[in-house]
Amino acid sequence: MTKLTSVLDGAARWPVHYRKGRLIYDEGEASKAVYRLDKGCVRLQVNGAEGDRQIVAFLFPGDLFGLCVDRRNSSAEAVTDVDLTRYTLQSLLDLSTRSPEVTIQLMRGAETLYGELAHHVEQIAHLSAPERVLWFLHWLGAREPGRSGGTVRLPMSRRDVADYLGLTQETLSRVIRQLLTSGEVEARGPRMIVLRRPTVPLHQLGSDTPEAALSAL
Amino acid sequence: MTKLTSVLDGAARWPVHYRKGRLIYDEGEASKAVYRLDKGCVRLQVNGAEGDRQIVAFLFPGDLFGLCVDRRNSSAEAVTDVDLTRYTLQSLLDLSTRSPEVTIQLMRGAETLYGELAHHVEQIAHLSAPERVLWFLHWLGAREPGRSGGTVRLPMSRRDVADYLGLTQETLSRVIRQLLTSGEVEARGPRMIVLRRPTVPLHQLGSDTPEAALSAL
DNA sequence: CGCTTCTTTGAGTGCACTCAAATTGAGTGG
DNA sequence: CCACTCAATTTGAGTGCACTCAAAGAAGCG
Repeated sequence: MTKLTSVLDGAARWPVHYRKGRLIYDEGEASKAVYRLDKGCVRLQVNGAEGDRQIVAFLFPGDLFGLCVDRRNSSAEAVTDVDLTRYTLQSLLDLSTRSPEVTIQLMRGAETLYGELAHHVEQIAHLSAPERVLWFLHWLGAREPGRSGGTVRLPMSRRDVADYLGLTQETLSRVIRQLLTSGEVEARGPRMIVLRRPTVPLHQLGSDTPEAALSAL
Repeated sequence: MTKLTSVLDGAARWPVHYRKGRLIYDEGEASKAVYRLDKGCVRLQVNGAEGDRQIVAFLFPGDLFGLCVDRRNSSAEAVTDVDLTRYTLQSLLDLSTRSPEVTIQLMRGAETLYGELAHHVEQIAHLSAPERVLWFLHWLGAREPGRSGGTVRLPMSRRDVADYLGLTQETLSRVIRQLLTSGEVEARGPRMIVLRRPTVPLHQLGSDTPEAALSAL
């Protein structure tokens, strides 16, 4: 939160607010602004053909998004009520002529999203359903740690999680039940999950089986 | 292609060359340069845990890549012998203080890759194997049109295509055979394929329903 | 020409899917 | 506060697609 001041703050900006579920911008729109997420959770998504929706990113406080100069390549929607800082693209570009730091920050924002998405593709293409769910929970836990160790709060719906992991909601539901009954995770209400082991390094999730991960306790 | 990056040519740059199969940069390395592809084909990939490899992008002449300010979030390898122009990151950043155009071009480069990857995820998650292969062939045909209508040249191996589409090479091989016997595509040697109908505009493949897009072929 | 690498083909199986219905939860008004 | 409604989630049953394992065939390369 305190870190939310940046070199970008020399540009024209306003605080804006969106209610849960609202569209922040739509794919194909002209890009006129860049956003920083201050509070809440945002999803970036592409809406496919038959109403299939693929969520390509979940964003949390501190994240920069909407870094496009032409048209939006994805939609942004508020997962929860959100507070944003809206920077005009024009003023950011102007500001970039004053210091390379601005360009660096903009590139870093784009780079972070790209890196996450690249690994996201890798996970979807190569992991089984249970592995994907565990990977997601650990990623979320590392990203937004709960107060007590291993506790993960999920601000988004099951549908959102399924659309992020490339699973159907039915499969996701079954997998979560399986993880609960096998004791790999515990439930603290429908949107709070406790991981058996406090966050595991992400790279282990891809290589080890859930059993191997557990036996490493 | 010269117009796309002409504004960057005020930065320090050299022509460089890589042989087929060579590593241009590796995931995790410090980012010190940005590249423009002048000739040949490059793949961006992330290497998963158990030796799984996910190709996240195929690049063609005119494309800008390696736009990172910190560490490489993916590896880049030469699919064929390639000619590149290598820009030092530092000089590009310095140049960005002279004109917003530089920042715009850098952002546009990043934006293009992100947009393609976002749709790539969507395809992998929601299309069947035959649909993925047809989508890839049409994308490639639109990107690198052969001399005669509908002819697509594949500079990359079957293994590369499989790793791009999230399929095994066996499945890819079977699907291609199926498309050949059903007459949907024709072979002109192992690395040249003729599509039944001349290439469809890319936006139709992404935004329309698969039925609409595929039946339009 | 012999070697390695790439690609194709074969056989069989399991996982995640579709279709369908029950159940829970959230929001609204009496 | 409690029905009521509509959406979200869970559960059930059954099936097909893409996978793994295994081996033959084709193509590149010294």
